[in-house]
Amino acid sequence: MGQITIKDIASELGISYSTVSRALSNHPDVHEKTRKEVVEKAEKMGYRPNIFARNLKSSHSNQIGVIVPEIRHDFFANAVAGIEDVAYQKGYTVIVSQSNEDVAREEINVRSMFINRVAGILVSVSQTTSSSDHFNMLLENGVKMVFFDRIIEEMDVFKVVINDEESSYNAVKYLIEKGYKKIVHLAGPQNLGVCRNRKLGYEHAMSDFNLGSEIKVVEGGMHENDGSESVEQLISSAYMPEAIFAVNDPVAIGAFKRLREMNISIPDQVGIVGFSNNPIAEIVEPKLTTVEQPAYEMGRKAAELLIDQIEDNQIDLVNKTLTLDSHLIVRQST
Amino acid sequence: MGQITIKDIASELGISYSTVSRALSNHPDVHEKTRKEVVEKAEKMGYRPNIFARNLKSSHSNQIGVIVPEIRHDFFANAVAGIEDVAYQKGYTVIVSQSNEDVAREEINVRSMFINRVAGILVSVSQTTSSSDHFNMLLENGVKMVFFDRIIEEMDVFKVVINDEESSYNAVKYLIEKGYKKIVHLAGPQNLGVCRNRKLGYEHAMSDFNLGSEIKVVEGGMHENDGSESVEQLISSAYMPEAIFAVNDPVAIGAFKRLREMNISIPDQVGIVGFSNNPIAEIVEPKLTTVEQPAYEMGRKAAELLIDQIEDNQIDLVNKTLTLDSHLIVRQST
DNA sequence: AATTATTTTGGAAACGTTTGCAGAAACGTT
DNA sequence: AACGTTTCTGCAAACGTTTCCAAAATAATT
Repeated sequence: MGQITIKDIASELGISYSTVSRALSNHPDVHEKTRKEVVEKAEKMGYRPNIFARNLKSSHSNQIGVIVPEIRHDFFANAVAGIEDVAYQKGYTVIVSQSNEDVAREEINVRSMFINRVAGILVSVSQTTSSSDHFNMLLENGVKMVFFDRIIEEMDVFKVVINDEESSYNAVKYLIEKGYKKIVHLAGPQNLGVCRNRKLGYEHAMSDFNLGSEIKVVEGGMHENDGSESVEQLISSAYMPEAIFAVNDPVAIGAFKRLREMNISIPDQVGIVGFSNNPIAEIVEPKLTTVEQPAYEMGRKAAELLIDQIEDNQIDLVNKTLTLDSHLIVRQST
Repeated sequence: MGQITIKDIASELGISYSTVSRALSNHPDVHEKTRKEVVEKAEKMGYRPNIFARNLKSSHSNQIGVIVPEIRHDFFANAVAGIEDVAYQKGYTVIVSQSNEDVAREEINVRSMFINRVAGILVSVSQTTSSSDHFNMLLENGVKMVFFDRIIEEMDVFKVVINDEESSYNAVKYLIEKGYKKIVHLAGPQNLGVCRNRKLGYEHAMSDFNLGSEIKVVEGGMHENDGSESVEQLISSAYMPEAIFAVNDPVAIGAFKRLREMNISIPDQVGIVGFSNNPIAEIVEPKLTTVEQPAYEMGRKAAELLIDQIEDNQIDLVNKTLTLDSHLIVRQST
């Protein structure tokens, strides 16, 4: 016989299986003595509840889905770690999938989570996501949702973010106070909110410190080669910055490497600031000054918000948005 | 009314729900005409099968579990990508969890997958795994299993590996042919098979080329700081190697950085070879010579083997072990 | 001791599928 | 027209829980 069911325990003890069920789920109206007997017997018989039957009855699973652009990015890897820790501790299982920065893939993932009837999902959207139809479909079907870091601003769901604009502002302010004036910003795709905000922070800082005329933005992607290409482009247009503020660390590193290939010394000739504090920031020489993002903590908070929703706990959070602190880590590249 | 069931479709069409069920699962004995009608109506009504009921009936899920030490390691991230691609294409969902190189966590993960009744699991064991009890428990309960890369040799399950010994041998042979003689090996924990094998490859190559007397091994962990420390230790014992062959890329990079801090030039004074071809291998300057591991492909193959087992397909594979090719990528660090 | 209130238990239905078995319908064959 | 085949459909049971409702046992009150 394959598996031990609640009925086996019941007949073994000569009681009804409904009592066994109640005993095992700590229902209040079952005698303490019988409860003990049941629990003991269940233990002894190696009983393991059938999660499918339970799910079928309750019509939802205890799984939460996570959709991130690419798990190998250090930021997301850490966020997922935070999510998993909270989820496990609260009795949920996590299923992770990657969009690879591709909306089509993101839609497939959403769909797959839907048919697997996750209780809720945590999402950081892909670069190419413009429509939010697939997410709305989930919401309409009662699937709870929390966005973190890469959010869709228009959607009325809970969000966990850092203050990208403020962090950028502070990073640029630091550069200015250090004496840099010709500061260029290597921006990311402007359809991503985080990129827009980081650019805004840059622009505001420049304006506020009377460097509005020096504002210069090169828009590109978010990968290393994008950083290299942007620098390439700058130099070939005969523009030599004093400092570079990049939308993220990979782009900063791309710029970094291209400059080095040209024998431009960092930080003496050009200073560089990145964003995210990827491990690589400490590997390059000189080490990269960058903005630290509390990835693990964001994951934790997002998971907590999601589970609170799933369990119908009271959540009070103005604007449904939780903004975490982030700060600049000064190293040798500036 | 929450969700559309097979019965709704049936009553809508005035037929019995068993016919609907058969029509939707392409059972042969249902009239083509009715099948079409059912499928069409299901589509129109937005029917979505209840996976819990299905699982309950069939008593297994369509999920496969993956347990890796740390998903942020590039090797594992790529392997997981390969797994997901195959799984998705065959109609399975993947749930990933990390052991963080900790057996206790690994056991928890195994247990969690078990209670979630995955159809099978794919594992790369943690560094600290010595007992295989938790895996045996799964096997006894009919959960299929495939190991990849970090395997438990004694266990009689399918495995996907590269030939670590041969790859090491070739890497060391390359160093020797390049003229290096005093080649030291920074080895990993010897309870991991892959580490033992890489060390064996090193030793055999040294012996075969009459450098047996030059064999020198420093055993340490598999992280960057382990590489730094091993170099530290070597230098302070007044042993200056001509080349270093590291158990993996992080260790190689750790060594690399420590050497650079001491102003020892690479590759002129000391050559370095790593293992895995992590992206960082291309980021450091000079770029790192390393052994490429076909991570994505290993993931794919492992997933295929697992699904073949789950679906009871015939598998002929001598010794239950699939060994993939890997080769040396020569860059500037040697 | 009889009645009521309270605690504890059992019976049965329900969740949405799949599938063996039997019966109905359609089709040939004589 | 009656029969046997073959093709198709419906009924009912089963998967293992949870939970409502009623019944039984116990305790409290008169």
